Amino acid sequence: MKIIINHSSMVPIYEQIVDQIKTLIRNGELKENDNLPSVRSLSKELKISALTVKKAYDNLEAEGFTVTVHGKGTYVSAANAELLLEEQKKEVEADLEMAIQKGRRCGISDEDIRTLFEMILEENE
Amino acid sequence: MKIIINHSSMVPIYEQIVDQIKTLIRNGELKENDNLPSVRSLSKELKISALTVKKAYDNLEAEGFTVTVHGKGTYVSAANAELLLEEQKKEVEADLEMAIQKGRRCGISDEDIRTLFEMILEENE
Amino acid sequence: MKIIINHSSMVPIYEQIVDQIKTLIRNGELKENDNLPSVRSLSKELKISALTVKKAYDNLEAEGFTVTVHGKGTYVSAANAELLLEEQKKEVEADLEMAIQKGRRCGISDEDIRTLFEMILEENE
Amino acid sequence: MKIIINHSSMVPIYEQIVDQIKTLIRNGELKENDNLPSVRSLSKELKISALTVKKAYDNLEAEGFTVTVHGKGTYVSAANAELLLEEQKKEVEADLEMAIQKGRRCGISDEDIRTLFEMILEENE
DNA sequence: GTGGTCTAGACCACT
DNA sequence: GTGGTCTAGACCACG
Repeated sequence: MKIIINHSSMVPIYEQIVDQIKTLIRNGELKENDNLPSVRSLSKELKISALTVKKAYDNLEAEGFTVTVHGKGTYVSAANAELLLEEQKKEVEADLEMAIQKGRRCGISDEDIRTLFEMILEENE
Repeated sequence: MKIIINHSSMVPIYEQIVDQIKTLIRNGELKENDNLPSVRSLSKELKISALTVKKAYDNLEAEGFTVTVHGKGTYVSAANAELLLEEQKKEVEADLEMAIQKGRRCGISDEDIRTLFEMILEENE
Repeated sequence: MKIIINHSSMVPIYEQIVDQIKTLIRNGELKENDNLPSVRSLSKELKISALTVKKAYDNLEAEGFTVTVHGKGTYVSAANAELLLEEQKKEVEADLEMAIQKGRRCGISDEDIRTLFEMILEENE
Repeated sequence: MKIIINHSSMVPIYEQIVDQIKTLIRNGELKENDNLPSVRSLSKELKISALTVKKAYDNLEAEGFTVTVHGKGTYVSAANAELLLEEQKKEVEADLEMAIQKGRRCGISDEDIRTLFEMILEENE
């Protein structure tokens, strides 16, 4: 599991985990019925609290991407890559829309917003 | 004062107030030496706690946009529109950057992110 | 009445009035049975709220320096200059002591505090 | 944390906390990366509202002396003793200046003020 | 457990 | 009337 945690990011750790596991599922690196590392082992590997990993797993299960079997572990359930991509796109879309609306509310022109966007995209390429 | 509060937003109420007052100042709807509504009156109007309004006003004062006189009220100080625009641009920039990073974390290609962005920009034009 | 109000001072306006009237009494510029300007006229002269002047007069009366006769005005009562000076000295003493203790609490040496003091005394001479 | 609250002081409780924590940092009793007591525990210890402690911590963070990590706690950031000393000196300077101005406003001669000052300094030596 | 926000109401100081 | 401070307790998000 190549999961990378950015502690200084504003994004909560558990969300970083959720996002990356979703992506692993979507990419086929995690397939149906594969089992995820145990809460404890992943928490040790990432040097974070076990509760944080558990929260990530809980979220994945709530969204239907994994199934947890008591005493056995957590398994990938539906690996509907298409669906996942669409869902993630929608989230990003929502975030972008919020940023754009904020800019407009502040009276920044669409052209300026686009320029900002392109700047950021190229900068961190 | 046409301030709109979104109670279900993740953005704290006091920050929503700060953002909107900054915009009012930048747009010239609030000019230098204008006085803001009193903490109590605005809290009644928005049906929120007076402390929440006060926190917003404290933030505005800390950033230098207003001056508060004990027993008299809160007044707009420097209406440095240029500076404010730059500051707000930085905020939008940060929001866009977070959205882009999220997209990348989910494995969405830069090209797809750009397409999403353009879609949203044109859609709500 | 040569009373000077400093609106930007941290000292409340009513206290500035109280201090200066006490000094006028102590200096003999206001003698026993002299009457002070009416609340309204002084408030107009100083361009401040009548309530603020009233608060100052109330304080003076509470401390026994003036007597207010309903419908007639406010009169200087005891003009015990000696007593007044002592009292005022005590106030200043208390303020100085607080400043010194604060400095010591912060670990500033007495020598440094003395230097600060002399600096200020000479600067604004 | 030996913080002493004076409830009858004119200085707000949160400011008393800020001052004393600054001094602890400057004295090296609180070092970089040390963590401050939690908002709740300190509020219990001092028998004051948690909000009041939080306001103090917010101020410390705004001035750059601490860093707060959501869900983890509040940590001492830069222990720039030099800077802090200068800042505290300025505060004492302001307090002394206010006392001196008060004395002058009352018509006390500079010589008398100096005498008072020296008296206090020697008295409590 | 931690901090972050918000409430409803109190008391005080200043104008 | 204004702002300034404080309380006691609530709910949420994060670890």
